[in-house]
Amino acid sequence: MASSLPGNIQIGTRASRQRQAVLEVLSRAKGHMPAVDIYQKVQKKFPRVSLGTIYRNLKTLKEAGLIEEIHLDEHTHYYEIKTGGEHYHLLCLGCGKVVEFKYPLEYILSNVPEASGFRVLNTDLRFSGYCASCSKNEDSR
Amino acid sequence: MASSLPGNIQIGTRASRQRQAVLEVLSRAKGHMPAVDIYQKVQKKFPRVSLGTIYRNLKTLKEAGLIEEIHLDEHTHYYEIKTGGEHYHLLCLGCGKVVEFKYPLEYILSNVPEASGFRVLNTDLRFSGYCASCSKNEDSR
DNA sequence: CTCAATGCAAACAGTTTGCACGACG
DNA sequence: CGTCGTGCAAACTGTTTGCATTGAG
Repeated sequence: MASSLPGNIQIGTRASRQRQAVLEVLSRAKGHMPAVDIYQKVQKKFPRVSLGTIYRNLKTLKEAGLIEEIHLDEHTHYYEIKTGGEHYHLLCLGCGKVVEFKYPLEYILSNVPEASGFRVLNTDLRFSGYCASCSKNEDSR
Repeated sequence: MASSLPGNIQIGTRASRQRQAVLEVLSRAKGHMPAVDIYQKVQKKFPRVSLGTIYRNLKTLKEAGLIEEIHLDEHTHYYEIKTGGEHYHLLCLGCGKVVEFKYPLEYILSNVPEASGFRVLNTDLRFSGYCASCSKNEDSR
């Protein structure tokens, strides 16, 4: 498929029901989801849908800039609806809970000399560790 | 950390040559490397070494806290020697160049209300975009 | 001598892709 | 109708694992 320029996406023109379903699942979830979860949700509506289709649509939607792909752990890709404001993730290694938070990183960027001249398009910040309750349990050993 | 640098590793009880080789390759590289690259380097010294061994050692070394696993792109795991000070990555989407930089993130952390009570062990910050020279080429479209 | 670590190959999970058919515009 | 998108299955990639063997301590 010839790569289309940003803005020249045909999401509006030929929107299959499956593609809409993927987008709907993601927007309902209002958080990150792995492809398999999306697959299972979409399957409820379209039992014959295939994982391949899910991946293809995720790719399309990602290229269209509608969704975002993040990697919280190293096995899986997670996807989420691209909201206006960027947010980052706080990941608990104990219970796997993921908390989202916002923070303006422009300041940091301007204080990183190595980044001068760099046109930054994407920012990824993640803290991982143990949440309050998991910390307690960890303490007891 | 109490562990010493390559040449005298103290992880479990046994330090195999292959394990030392992995560590040595990584410390020589003084940067991140994918497992396959490490594999190929180690292979020069131990032609019969297997990828499985590399992965097993990377896992062991990671658990021992000697090396770190980072994900710059979504396909591969990259590994690097854990230095004293944490650093982050500036990734050029054009030429693939990776620049490392340091920045104290404690301040940010203390300003993220969601993180209160959280015991943060690891921090990951990445900026991606186009470096100065790649930006120029991009401009011409 | 013992047991951790190895080599090898087969198994895995997540993701991608080729093909013929179906459906969107 | 012409394509784009789909379902299906098979291929691929990076990583893990079972098993018999080796070798460090």
